[in-house]
Amino acid sequence: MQRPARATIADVARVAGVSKATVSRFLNHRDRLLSDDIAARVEAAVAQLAYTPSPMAQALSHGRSRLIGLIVADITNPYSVAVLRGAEKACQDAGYLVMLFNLGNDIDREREAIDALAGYQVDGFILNTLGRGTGLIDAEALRGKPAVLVDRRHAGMHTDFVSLDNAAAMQLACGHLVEGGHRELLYVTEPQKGVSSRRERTAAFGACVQSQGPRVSGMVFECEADDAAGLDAALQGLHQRARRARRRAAVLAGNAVVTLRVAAAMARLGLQFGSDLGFVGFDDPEWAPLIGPGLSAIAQPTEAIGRSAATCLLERLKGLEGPARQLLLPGELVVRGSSAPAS
Amino acid sequence: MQRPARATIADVARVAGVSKATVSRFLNHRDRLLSDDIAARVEAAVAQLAYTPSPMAQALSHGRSRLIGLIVADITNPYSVAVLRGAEKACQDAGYLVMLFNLGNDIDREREAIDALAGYQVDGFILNTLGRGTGLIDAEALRGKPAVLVDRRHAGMHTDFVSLDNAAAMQLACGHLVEGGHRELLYVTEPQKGVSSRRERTAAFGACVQSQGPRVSGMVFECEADDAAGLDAALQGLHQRARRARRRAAVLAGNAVVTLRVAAAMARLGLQFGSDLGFVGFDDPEWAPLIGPGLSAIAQPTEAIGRSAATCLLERLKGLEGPARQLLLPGELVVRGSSAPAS
DNA sequence: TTGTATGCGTTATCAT
DNA sequence: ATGATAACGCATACAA
Repeated sequence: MQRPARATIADVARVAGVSKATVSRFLNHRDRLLSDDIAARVEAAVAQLAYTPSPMAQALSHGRSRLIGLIVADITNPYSVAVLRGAEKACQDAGYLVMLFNLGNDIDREREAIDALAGYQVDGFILNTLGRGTGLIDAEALRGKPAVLVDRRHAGMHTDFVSLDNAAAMQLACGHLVEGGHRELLYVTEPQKGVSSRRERTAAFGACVQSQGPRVSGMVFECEADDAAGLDAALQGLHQRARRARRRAAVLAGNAVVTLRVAAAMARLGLQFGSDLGFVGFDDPEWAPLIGPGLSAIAQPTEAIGRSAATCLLERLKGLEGPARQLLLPGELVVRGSSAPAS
Repeated sequence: MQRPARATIADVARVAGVSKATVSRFLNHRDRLLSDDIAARVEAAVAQLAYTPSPMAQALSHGRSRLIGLIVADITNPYSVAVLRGAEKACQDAGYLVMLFNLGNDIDREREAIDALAGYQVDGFILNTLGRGTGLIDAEALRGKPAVLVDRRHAGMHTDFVSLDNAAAMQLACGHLVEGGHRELLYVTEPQKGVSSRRERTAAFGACVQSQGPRVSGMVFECEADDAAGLDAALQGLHQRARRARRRAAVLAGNAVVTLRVAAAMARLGLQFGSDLGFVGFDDPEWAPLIGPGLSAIAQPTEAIGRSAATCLLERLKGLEGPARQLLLPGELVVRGSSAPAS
């Protein structure tokens, strides 16, 4: 009744009439130390039994699991999924498997996630988490395994880091809006808390407005998830202020979640993107072209970010030493109706 | 320099002054077979060393890994992500960890995925794949491990199956549209190929139209990803036919991907949801309220589907025998502007 | 009730 | 160049 258990190295050895050690050598050091006839016999036996090494046993013995632990703050976030996709592909191509742990936005589970993954002897970590909360991830927790941070830096951790070039991207967005005649800018972001990417973008927004001199004015609104009224008021205020001053106004959204909230608020207020209020949002979700006249966006190279993160990690696994690296990838401005120049 | 490797059972045994077997017993059969003083000593040692068993070693020795393999056809699909979320939560609550394998829509990698996961001794599988292509998943491939299918059945596999109640959901949608005065119905689906859920929905659509008698007419359009022109023609035709016959027409979309394509086509044609063409789509993505007057939708209980799938599997892992079960969960109709009754 | 010995499937260190 | 053999960390028959 029981399916024949998968062949082990011992089975192969028996069939080939050699020792386990020889089989192991054939598998791992195929190049050196091998007589032709024996190699052929082992190869035949492997093929005949459809033998595949047990990664678990290899991990136990050799210490390496060929597993990469990927921790995501919130799998619901399409950004995270896109990054995951890129990372997974790169890992698979390199013969690694990705173990995913989703925090479900419960920041206090970071430590739990690390421990669970470390238990399975993952060779390294890709982290897209907040780096805050009870179980702060420190170098200790990683048990010496290499890690790479994505999108969000962690206080006091100097590991490799991959992310969008937030400053340049913000400049792209602001420059485009100002060129299009927008003079009142409102940047809407999720509460910054300690999240590095949010802080960087907000700071970059300030710098951009500053650099435009007095002709452009900018404000920042931190938008709590449950504060629809506050967002409505902010947008309404922006719109009326601009009308009184006979200036064009525009909204910048810090990510796709905020874009969604802004779009909902615009609908509630009966305002039109493009004509009433200009708009550019970070992230370029698939539905962006379908809202109103189409939402202009800063598209992140998410796939490349994921791939780069994985590559960084794989290099470290190959023994690359040296100081922590920073990879800042450029965003791309996608212009649609919401930021059309003066009508 | 090397971090002190994590404590092993041998370390605990030494500190507690007992044998490894005793420690193991304390951990696994805490209830029976234990003298109080020894139990206390072991407990203290475990705490002192912050000992955690190595899941890998446990898997190798005991045969169980407390790992669940989750294979997804396309992680980009929000439906899959939502299911994943529910399943992951249920698994984690039960002390299992989920290993994710994303096929990236490459159906020929099903077998590869199973093998990779099986290599890590996963205790069971949750499958959200097509069940077609080169490496068809059969009972053999699973190596006797239990599995549960989500959303899509596989030909010739009688395992537990969890999904939306497609027939009932389609009835809900059609009934609502007909009640609202729509008489010309067009169902747009991705090419059915062998995908069971697509076939079921298409069949259910036919049955619904049939049951309405001659007053309602229905058509099906299979929408290839690259055939924007074909979709445009279908929608245009539907609209004009209805106008000539002075009847209201409506579109049903088979899933969120199709909804996106239909929305893009509507924009290209300059048609308005609600006034020009009614609309109800399967799946209720977060952006549905923001397109035009809001898109009506059949919301799937995705989280519950994932949770149920995990629960089914966990029950099998606990030894539940018996024939394959089917869990059909009801969808919920969310009415928005796109299906508003006659204006 | 507790300790001893063995096996799980590999890799690596020794001999040969 | 190849073959024994000892780890790796744990669970479990079996012996005491």
